[in-house]
Amino acid sequence: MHKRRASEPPEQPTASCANCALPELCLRAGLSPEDVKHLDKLVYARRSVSRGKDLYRSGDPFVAIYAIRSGFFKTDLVLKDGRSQIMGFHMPGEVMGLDGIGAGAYTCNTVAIDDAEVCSIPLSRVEEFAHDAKDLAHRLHRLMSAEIVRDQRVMVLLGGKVAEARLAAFLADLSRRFAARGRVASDFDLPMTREEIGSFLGLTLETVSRMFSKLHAEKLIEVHQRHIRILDTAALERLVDQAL
Amino acid sequence: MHKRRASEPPEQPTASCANCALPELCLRAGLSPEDVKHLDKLVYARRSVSRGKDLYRSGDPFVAIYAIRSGFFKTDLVLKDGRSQIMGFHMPGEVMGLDGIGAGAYTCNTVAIDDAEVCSIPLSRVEEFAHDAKDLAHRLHRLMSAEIVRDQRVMVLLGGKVAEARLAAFLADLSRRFAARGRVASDFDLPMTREEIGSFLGLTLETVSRMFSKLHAEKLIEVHQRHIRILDTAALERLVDQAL
DNA sequence: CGAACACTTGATGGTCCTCAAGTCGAGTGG
DNA sequence: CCACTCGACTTGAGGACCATCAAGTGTTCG
Repeated sequence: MHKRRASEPPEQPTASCANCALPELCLRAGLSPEDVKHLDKLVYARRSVSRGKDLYRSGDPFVAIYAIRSGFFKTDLVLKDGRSQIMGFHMPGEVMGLDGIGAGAYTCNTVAIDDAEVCSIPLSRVEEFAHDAKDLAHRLHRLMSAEIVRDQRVMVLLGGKVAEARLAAFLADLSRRFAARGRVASDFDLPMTREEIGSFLGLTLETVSRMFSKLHAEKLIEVHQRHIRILDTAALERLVDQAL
Repeated sequence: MHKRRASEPPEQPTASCANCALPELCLRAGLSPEDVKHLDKLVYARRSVSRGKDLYRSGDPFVAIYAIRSGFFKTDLVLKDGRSQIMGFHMPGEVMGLDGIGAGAYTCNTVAIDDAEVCSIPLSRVEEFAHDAKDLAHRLHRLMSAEIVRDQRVMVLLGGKVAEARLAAFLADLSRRFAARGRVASDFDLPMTREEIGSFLGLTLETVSRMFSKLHAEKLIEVHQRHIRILDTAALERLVDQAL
């Protein structure tokens, strides 16, 4: 197993939403300092999940939604023939588990692909508090809506015709999400394997590898194993738009 | 243009959630008769949308969510090269527009593919009332969560390898949704064209047609233009599971 | 009855999957 | 420190599947 460089020693979590490092993401965004204090009362537990362990599995009873503080997750579904289909990758600041509200049980397996830490937020308490803090209710709605929109973007990506464009779209999406979290958008390490990317994009790992090489040959990106450097963002975007 | 047989003359809508023909769907499900009365106050307008007209377009400011009373809709996105990618099909009892909450604007075009009628429900009023009617708030959350799960199912479908399995999954999904609405699950008219199915499944209309013929040859279904009769549900499901 | 549209079916070629044989990099034990 | 191992990754050859192009049928409606 590839051991990623250990992330910086798990900084003692500040155990409060008020001075969280991810201000404009998560449930907290746009709340008044007052409401953020309320929010603090809702965050019951921080939980560490080490690489390869799962946060919850499909079918587990729904208990809470989770905000990622650090690390990466993948969500996947095991098909009846045993193969696993990856539904998405998730990074710090993103919220997972919203799919579990409807049926009262989670619908995906959620696995850390890097040592990770999450805040667990019991939804029942959120709904209770949302009674008083109207903004919190509204924020929750926006969050869920955003998840729907994100899934739809993935659908477009998967509908995309050629493999090269799918991978380009995948990289562009990752880059955008890194940027939104204040990280460099054009130079990063992929937290997932070629096989996982392939499962997500509906391609084989060989094709993913070939498309990385192709993008490299076309001087759109540099690739060294999992390290990616985007050389020509504009051309990448064009590729996405065009052949999508 | 194919003119579908006119649906039964638009029964005078009862203009009330209390005696709606779609009891267990929509926002109403699981609410007390008390709360249903509240809900009535929220439904501002019923609106007819005739075949080919759109309910809203991508980018329109978000004003309301819509519950379908009758007819079918498709949601699509126009890609930069002008082609349109279909995101989903929607039938009576389903709610559309939840994607618009996050950004304050709709993210898809929503077009009637059959003469249709919808209830328009301004979200701001729902949130207001949800204050008092806790069940309503919870119902809204479940609804949004269900939408996320539905989108995920579509993602799996699109990730499916072979064309035949994708079409089988599409038919099985339609069948299930018809059944959930009290309609026969194994004998129905498709409200959409081959081209629309193709756009949704990431296939060409020719391939869709060929796969219909193949399923027919294998005696899993009967096909006459848009009329579909499912002959062997079990085999269809097996096809979905297996080659997905 | 002719036009327009939806659909079907056939031939051909390109893309991507499969199978197979390597290379590379990190961790391990001698 | 080096050889070894194991997983991740790369690259090649061949073939299946689906897109494309093209022709023709069926149905609806003016």
